[in-house]
Amino acid sequence: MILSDRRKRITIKDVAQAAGVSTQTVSRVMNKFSYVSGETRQRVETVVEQLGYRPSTLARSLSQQRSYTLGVVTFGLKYIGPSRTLNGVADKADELGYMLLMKELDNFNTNRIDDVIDSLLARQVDGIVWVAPEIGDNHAWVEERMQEIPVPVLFLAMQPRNGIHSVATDNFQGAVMAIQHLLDCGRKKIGHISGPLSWWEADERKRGWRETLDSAGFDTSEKCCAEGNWSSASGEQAFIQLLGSFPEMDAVFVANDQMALSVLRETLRRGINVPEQLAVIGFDNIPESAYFYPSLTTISQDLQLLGEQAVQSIVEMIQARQENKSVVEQSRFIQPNLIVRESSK
Amino acid sequence: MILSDRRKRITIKDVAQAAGVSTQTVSRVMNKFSYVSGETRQRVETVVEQLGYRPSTLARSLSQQRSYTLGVVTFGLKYIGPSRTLNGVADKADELGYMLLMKELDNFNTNRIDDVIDSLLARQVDGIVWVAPEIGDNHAWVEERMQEIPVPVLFLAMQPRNGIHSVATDNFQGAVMAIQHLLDCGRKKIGHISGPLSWWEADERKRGWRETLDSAGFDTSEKCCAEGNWSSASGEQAFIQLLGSFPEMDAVFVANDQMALSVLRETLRRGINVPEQLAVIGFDNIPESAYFYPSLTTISQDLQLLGEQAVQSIVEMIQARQENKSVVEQSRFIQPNLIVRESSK
DNA sequence: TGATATTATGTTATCGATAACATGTTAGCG
DNA sequence: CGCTAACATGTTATCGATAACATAATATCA
Repeated sequence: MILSDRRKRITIKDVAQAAGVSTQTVSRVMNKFSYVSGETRQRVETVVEQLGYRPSTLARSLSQQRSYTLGVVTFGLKYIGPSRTLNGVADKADELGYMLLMKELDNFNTNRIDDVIDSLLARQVDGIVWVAPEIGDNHAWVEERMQEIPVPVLFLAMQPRNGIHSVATDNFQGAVMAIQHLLDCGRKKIGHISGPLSWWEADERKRGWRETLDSAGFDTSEKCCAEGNWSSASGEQAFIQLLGSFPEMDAVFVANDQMALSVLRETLRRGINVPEQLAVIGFDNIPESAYFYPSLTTISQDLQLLGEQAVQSIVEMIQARQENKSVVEQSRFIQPNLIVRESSK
Repeated sequence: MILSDRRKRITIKDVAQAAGVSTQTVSRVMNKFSYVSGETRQRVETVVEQLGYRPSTLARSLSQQRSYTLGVVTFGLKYIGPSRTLNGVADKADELGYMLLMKELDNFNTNRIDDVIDSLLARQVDGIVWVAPEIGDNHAWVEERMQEIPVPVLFLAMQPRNGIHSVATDNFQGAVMAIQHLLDCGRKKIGHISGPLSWWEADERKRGWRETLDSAGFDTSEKCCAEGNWSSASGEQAFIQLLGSFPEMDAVFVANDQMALSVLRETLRRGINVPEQLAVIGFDNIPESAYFYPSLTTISQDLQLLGEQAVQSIVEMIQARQENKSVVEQSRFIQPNLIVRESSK
């Protein structure tokens, strides 16, 4: 039952009065706490039901100095990646009895970051999950500021750092798997269309491409790669550039599926046969990639799981701190998977 | 400056003591409120800066009975639509000085809805934005429960109802525009692949298709349409079915771009020439649709704007209620746009 | 020059809960 | 039968702020 009277909030006092007990007893009943006689409990519960009493979490948070709320800082929610992660975060938080207080960053600027953190702390969040990519030095503040933040913080998709908790997909390993697969298919001239290299994730994927090919003894010089910005539009441009600089290319590893979509379209337009003449492999495994023409081989990363693990971890950190235990900071990686489809057979 | 000591929170009392004034005066300084001498203000501000004092929004919310927080109920965050809307909500909320308290519904079940609303109210949200599609009768609770909810509620993508505020894309009109465009191109046998018809939005799109064709005197019988579930996989199946039941079809209106993607792939596989033999038009204008092969004509709906308007509206409602004015409930529609590309030239 | 505004600041009550402590009752045991 | 432990409940202080009211010192005006 929701509040029965929309004007006045029903408080613990109203219940106490109606049931003829003290507020403390009502509190005990609500929290299933020790030492309430069956009769009293019954009576209070009846009144609670009748009045439609719902305790104010807000007041409880103030009094307990604990809000059962997590701060979530996001960036780029309009893209599918961050929102799938957020979905994982939301589900797990729900499961563990936490709510989410959300703040979306519009762009990166360090002052603003302080404001965001402050506004979360002012609302007594028990912990903060940072669902925003590491771009350039936008995480530089972490090292200096972390000490001052009085609640646990967990970063997603951030380069591991000492003394900081983080969870990320193993982008490097994903790229290695992609290239290894292409090598296994007998490809020898493997190009790369990267994401914006100021992004840590893009850099890692490129590093996986480079190191794997290097150790296999194949070319990874400048002409073999081009840089996009994750968008399909940029993918088209990068591919055209690459066709010019590296025409003998027999496979291309594209840093995300959106850019790979444009690559496939351009092959269709030019009559390049995929996979015979050119194998194409993407990254992310967006649901649509199975329905590209031809269907796209790709590296699947489980962003939902990433979000879930983040919440799991931070809740553990919160509990540990509550019990005054210390938790060893750690960075965890989630392994991606290779999904083989038509574009690389 | 963030909290300088991670152990103890700095409160208004600490500041008052350090500055040698009462807490009330500190409060006045923090809220730029009347009647504080320049000297005192200066002194307090210095102390605030030194100690890194940040007022507890939580305590303020309790005392003012107002939290500057909006409850947001989402469903299907892992899909791009809801998350783009959420992005608009987040941006506008930020601009207007509100934070978001989020709750994701995992599935629809009425008990759970009460819980969700209660948990938001327990945290003193000033208003609630419902970012969840209307499916079947999952909004049936609205009519009976609305009266009991003590804060303004605004629904997105909900069928207009009396006495309820809502904002939605005009799906019907979007479909009309799509069909009108195909008619203008000289098409006469226009099929439809709908979304799941239990969804209000899917139903509206289908209605636009049916009514426009009916009044133009063309066929809209059962064999001319098939139902999908928004996924690319279902789009493929629906298209194959439609090719069987309506082989003379010269155009197809697909209820979203993901399903249209599969339709395009199937035309490539079967050597059906798009748009010469078959024109294809989608709905949503996801960023990738411009990079399909051929690029997809579609109806663009601005979900970001939808979210922004929702927040704008609800904040107005909150303010009106604060001033004890009443606001007339209204349902607003946002008009979509036709984007013509290769698939329908 | 006394009355009234205006400015400046402090005191007390309050928001809605829980924590810590206090007190009274009943039951079990030697 | 008296003493202690377990049970049951109430009282007071507290979380961190603001609202409402009170008071004191100036400034303004008739």
